[in-house]
Amino acid sequence: MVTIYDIAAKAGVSAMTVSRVINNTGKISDKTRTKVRRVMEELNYVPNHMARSLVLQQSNLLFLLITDITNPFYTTLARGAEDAAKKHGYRLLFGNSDENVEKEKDYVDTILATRADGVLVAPAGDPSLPHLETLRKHRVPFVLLDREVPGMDSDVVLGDSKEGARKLVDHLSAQGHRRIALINGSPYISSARLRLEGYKEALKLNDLVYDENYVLETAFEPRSDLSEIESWLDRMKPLPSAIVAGNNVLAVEVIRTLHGRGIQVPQQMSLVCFDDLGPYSEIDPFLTVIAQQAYQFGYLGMQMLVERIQQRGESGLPWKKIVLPADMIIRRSVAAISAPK
Amino acid sequence: MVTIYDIAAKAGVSAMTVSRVINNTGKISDKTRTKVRRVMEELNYVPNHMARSLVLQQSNLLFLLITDITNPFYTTLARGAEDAAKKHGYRLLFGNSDENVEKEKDYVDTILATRADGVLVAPAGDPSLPHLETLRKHRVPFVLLDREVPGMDSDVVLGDSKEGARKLVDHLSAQGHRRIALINGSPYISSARLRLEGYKEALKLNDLVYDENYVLETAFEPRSDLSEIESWLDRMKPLPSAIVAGNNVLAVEVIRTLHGRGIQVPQQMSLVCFDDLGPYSEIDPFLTVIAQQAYQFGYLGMQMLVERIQQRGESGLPWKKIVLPADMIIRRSVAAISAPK
DNA sequence: TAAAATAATGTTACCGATAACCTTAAATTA
DNA sequence: TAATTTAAGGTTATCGGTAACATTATTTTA
Repeated sequence: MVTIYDIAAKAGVSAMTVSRVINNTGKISDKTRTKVRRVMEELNYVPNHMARSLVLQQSNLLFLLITDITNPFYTTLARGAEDAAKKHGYRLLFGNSDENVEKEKDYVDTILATRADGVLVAPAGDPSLPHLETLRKHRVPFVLLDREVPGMDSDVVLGDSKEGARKLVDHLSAQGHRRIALINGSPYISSARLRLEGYKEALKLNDLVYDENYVLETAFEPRSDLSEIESWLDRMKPLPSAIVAGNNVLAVEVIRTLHGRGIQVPQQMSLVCFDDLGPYSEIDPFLTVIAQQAYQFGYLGMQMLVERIQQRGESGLPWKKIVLPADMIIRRSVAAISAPK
Repeated sequence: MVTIYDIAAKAGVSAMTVSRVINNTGKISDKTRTKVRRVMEELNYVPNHMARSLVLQQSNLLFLLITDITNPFYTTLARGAEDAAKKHGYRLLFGNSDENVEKEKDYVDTILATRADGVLVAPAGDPSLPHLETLRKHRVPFVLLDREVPGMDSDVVLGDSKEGARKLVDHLSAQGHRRIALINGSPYISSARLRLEGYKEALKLNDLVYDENYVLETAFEPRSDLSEIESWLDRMKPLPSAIVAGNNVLAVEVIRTLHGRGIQVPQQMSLVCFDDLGPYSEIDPFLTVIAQQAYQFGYLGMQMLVERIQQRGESGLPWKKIVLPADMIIRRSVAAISAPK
């Protein structure tokens, strides 16, 4: 590998002069600058970030930790984070925790060892607390995305989950639905908790009764085994006329399960959910959803992170919380019920 | 930040002894080992990868460069690459070039500066050649995914694009279609070229005539402006009865455009494409596709990369080419045509 | 019992860059 | 013209690790 010493020797100057040319610091004569530049080109010099980071004590590297790389919500979020990072001159690396607290821990270790300047984290859930405490202890700035973790104050970008759930239930109720079920993520995930709360509140406001058999709390990520959903469907007697899914993945799996039983959406079962399906909802604008502004989660989160990093030391800055609105897109997955049963 | 020197001082040993404990090298008495370990825990020591990489001249970091992070083909591929990297003890970072040769160049620079041990690249296209030459010149091992680049020999994982195109056309022909159009990626992308070739060959074998007005060569990635597709549709007189799309993104955009004109798939227009739509094709198993084994692209590519890295020096190893089969999944986006016109 | 081997640890130099300080010659200023 | 500045560049130490080569005790072997 070519180093600044090779350049220095060939150009007949000191390594420091080469460093000055590279970073445009100090005073350098045009003649020297040109000569050094020429030699750099000639030898295909590429600076060594690691050596640089070691002295500077900062890596110019940021990390984005998401929980499901195959979910369009997170990939769109990633695009937003990427764009914002690039705008501020940072490099961005991605990690994928798979909703798995263990994998998340591995990534946190990697992040610390890499001496990343900051992290954007969509935490796996409340059990992520120790990882966040580790980051805090090592003074790595971070911003939480999509989910809060009780016991840890920080900057955070959230969606308005409670309001979103209310809107979905209100919409179903307005279409005449009286038996509305909820399939949701784990209660150890803040957004799932809020969605459950919103669901309950909206039921009450619409004079519908809450029945815990109508609620399934499971995992937000894709599963190979649908039996949990199957037995939930078996448990509900009578079957609901509509289902609210806590995210897009759950909605898809509900559809798979229903299709397996020959139940059509929306003819025999209405379905709504959180998060859109990415560009593919364009093929067939079918699912009625709360379309969270995924790109903004990433973009705004990254902006907050960069601010934090650049104000390091001035610790006074209070934590910021951004709550993005829950906008409903009405499509065709809800049938109107004429005669209330 | 806590360093091995802090540990060494507190444990009353030398830094080298701490290093030995961390890496499990050399001979260390149990007593010393235990003491050092305890101090490390106490001080929350985290090793500094950068310092380590600097001496060792290897970073244990691999890179995956994809062209469209919102495309399920690539995110699934990423999962495969991630799993294989983890299996071999490497850390993996992702980059997203957006089918953009400029961005790709930026990433290549970052990769070199980061001193990554190797790279998995889905190149933007033939114009990526100089970037690959740069990697080669700096002796960074790489494996190409999904696309070859003329003029650059290397390990590569491809799909059988020609065969896939043939299968799609054969299927359409068998359903009675005589006017089959093709919307494809740029001719500067090897897979697009092969898909065009397969399309032409299959036309000939099925006694169909090739009409260049029926072929649109555009970009594989999502676009905001559909006018190019619009004017292509205008240009085709009469309209084809079926369209082959070079990838999933193009298929989606064709559907959007057709819907804008009130043309239904498959009633008024049949449509098939390369690459599945991820989990969301489960909602509505609609599109007939060549479902490439995305996960395998990433997994096998990563295996080849790791082999290359570990055999560094033994340059004799010939380049390997893996061609994954093109399996067709027949669904409902093709209508049978009874009376040939 | 002296010589050789081994276990356990320490010293020094270096990876590639940069900050902080130092030197020299030319240009300003008084 | 002598005293200061300034421009242009060099020297040295350091970031946090590790390889390679000492250095000691302590065993083992002849």
